[in-house]
Amino acid sequence: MREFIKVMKALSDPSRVKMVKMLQRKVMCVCEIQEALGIAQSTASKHLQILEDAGLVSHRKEGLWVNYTLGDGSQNRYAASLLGNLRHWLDEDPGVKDMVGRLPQIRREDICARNR
Amino acid sequence: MREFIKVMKALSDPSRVKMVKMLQRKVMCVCEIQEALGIAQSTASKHLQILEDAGLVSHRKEGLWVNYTLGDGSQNRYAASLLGNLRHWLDEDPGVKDMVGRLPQIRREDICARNR
DNA sequence: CCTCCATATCGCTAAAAAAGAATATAGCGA
DNA sequence: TCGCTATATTCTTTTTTAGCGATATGGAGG
Repeated sequence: MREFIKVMKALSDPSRVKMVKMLQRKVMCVCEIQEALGIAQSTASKHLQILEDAGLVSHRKEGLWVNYTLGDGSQNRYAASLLGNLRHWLDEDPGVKDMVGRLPQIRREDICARNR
Repeated sequence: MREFIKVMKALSDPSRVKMVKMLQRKVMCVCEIQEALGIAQSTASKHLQILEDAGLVSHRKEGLWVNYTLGDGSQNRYAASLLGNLRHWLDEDPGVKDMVGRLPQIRREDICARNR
């Protein structure tokens, strides 16, 4: 039950759902994700932990950056199923569509080491 | 997005998930559901509203009783999908198994108009 | 109509979750 | 090793959620 609840809770927040949707398009670092959603860095980091704890995403350190990718579903059967559903779900959602449209312009080189 | 979030939130609480699991077995009134979970009547009622608002269950007045059944998924595509998954999911969960085992002994005639 | 009963709603309290600012950490380059 | 940078963690505040008792509602039976 706990594993199921973890996945449901993780997907109960619009920002986290959008994170999943953007990671379907490309691997992203924290600052890119933060920029795409317009939220504080600490907030983005915390959301990502919740998603990772549910098995929905995973991370890999690459130098200074931490790249997040979609989870492979091997740790949590419910996460695996929902990740499958979310491949098509919400593609027509205005908020998601809008964000996906802005993704190409969000590049880490343009974001980090600036406005801080 | 809102419809999706509604379903995820509704299924983010163990009591509500158990409600779905018990309604897979039989149609139940509020007092039976309350008894099966060991929660207050007002709490049960509120949880049922949240589930209904997400399209996961529906109710039908039958005299004094209000009978709750599983939703048919016609109002919310995400609810429909999750209801399908939950037909097999969590059947082996100890808490769910235990509760399902007690279901046959929970009958409205034995519960209501007593201990109040 | 009056009463009773099952359920819904209201009011309140406590616990959990979300947000951002500030600080800590870890890895890179010089 | 020193400083810089991307990210994690901590702290605090605000919002949301879960729970229960008490009251309101609506239908049934007398």
